[in-house]
Amino acid sequence: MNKKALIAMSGGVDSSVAAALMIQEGYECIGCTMKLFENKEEGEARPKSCCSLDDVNDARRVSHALGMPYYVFNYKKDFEEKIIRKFVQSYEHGVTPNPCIDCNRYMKFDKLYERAKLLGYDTIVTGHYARVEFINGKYVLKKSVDETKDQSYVLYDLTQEKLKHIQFPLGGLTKTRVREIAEEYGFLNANKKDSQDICFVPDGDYAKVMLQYGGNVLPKGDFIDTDGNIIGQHQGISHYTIGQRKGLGISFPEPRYVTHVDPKEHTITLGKNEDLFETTFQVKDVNWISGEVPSEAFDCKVKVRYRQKEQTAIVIPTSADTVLVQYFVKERAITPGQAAVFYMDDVILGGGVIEKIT
RNA sequence: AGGGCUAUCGCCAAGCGGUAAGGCACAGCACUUUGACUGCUGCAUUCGCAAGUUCGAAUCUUGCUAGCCCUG
Repeated sequence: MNKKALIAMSGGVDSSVAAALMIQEGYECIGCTMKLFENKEEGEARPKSCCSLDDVNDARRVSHALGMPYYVFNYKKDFEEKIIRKFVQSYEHGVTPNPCIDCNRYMKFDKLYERAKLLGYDTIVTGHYARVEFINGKYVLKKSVDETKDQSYVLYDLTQEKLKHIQFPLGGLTKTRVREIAEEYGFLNANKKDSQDICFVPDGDYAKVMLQYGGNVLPKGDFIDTDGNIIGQHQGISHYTIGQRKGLGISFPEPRYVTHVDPKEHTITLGKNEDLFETTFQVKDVNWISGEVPSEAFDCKVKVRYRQKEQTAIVIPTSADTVLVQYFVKERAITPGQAAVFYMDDVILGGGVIEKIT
């Protein structure tokens, strides 16, 4: 019987090549794009993001070039409820969200997978740079071969059940090779710029997005120093994240960074770079990819920010879905709301949401 | 009212007669889940104002002006 796969396409090179590779593998494929939010700038080039009208057109043309059907599924409502609302609320509560992780969890590997199943497609494919392997009766999620493009960090929430139906054809390739393949196929997006930025936040103006989606106007407040002295005024806590330096509009003999966000008092604490380093923090909503909660503490590498390098730490399970992490060497800017992901060499053990620093 | 001190980019601050360091902030680019970090680039023909000495002054002199401190 024919193997069938649904390809989640963004309109970029990666998912296009992923589709091509699946077809090469002999899968019967359909391409699809999830419409996740209203494109305010239809027709306009959004070179830095995906999901614009142009991107949909790119995805459609690549699909047709590969001879596979292509559909656009509308998930605006779900996306707004599950992703954007949480994004807005996080910032309102002084927490820095990572919507891409939620989008993977709730949209691509949940809603979209359900749709695929209904259509009779049991495998879902994306252009993520990560690897799935089946070892000793278990699915294992690994980093991509191209370390510089590895996206396993945003996939820590996958489960055995989900991994069973997922394929990441690009996990073993370098970005350079992917572009070469795109060239070989003559894809029109072979040289398209990588997407980046949060897709629903054009120009990085997320204050505007927050208002658009029903967020409250947050009051301005005080910048305070580490001793509690008022040293200036800020624009509202949603404009800041731990470790931030730029955009503070305040000058000191040395650079100042956001070291604390207080959503109750609406204060932002500014300190020196060295004030950003911590060793211990709590993690909630932890997912263990193996499906088994470790019975005792263990050493591994922990990554607390998308582009930060993972560092050795001891991970202490405190319940079925919480954990205490202690770094051996202090880590910079551990930020509530961001993901803490646990690695053993190139295997992703799991991860969770950073809750608070203790 | 007398005495002293200081005036250099939005902020801090080098400079001490030889033709304006640096940091912060800001802007742009690169990188990027993050108006994050980080990196790169840019950012005072001009030193409170006026005049003088000098081949040459932000640097010396004089006079204004402003601020600070002390004494009454």
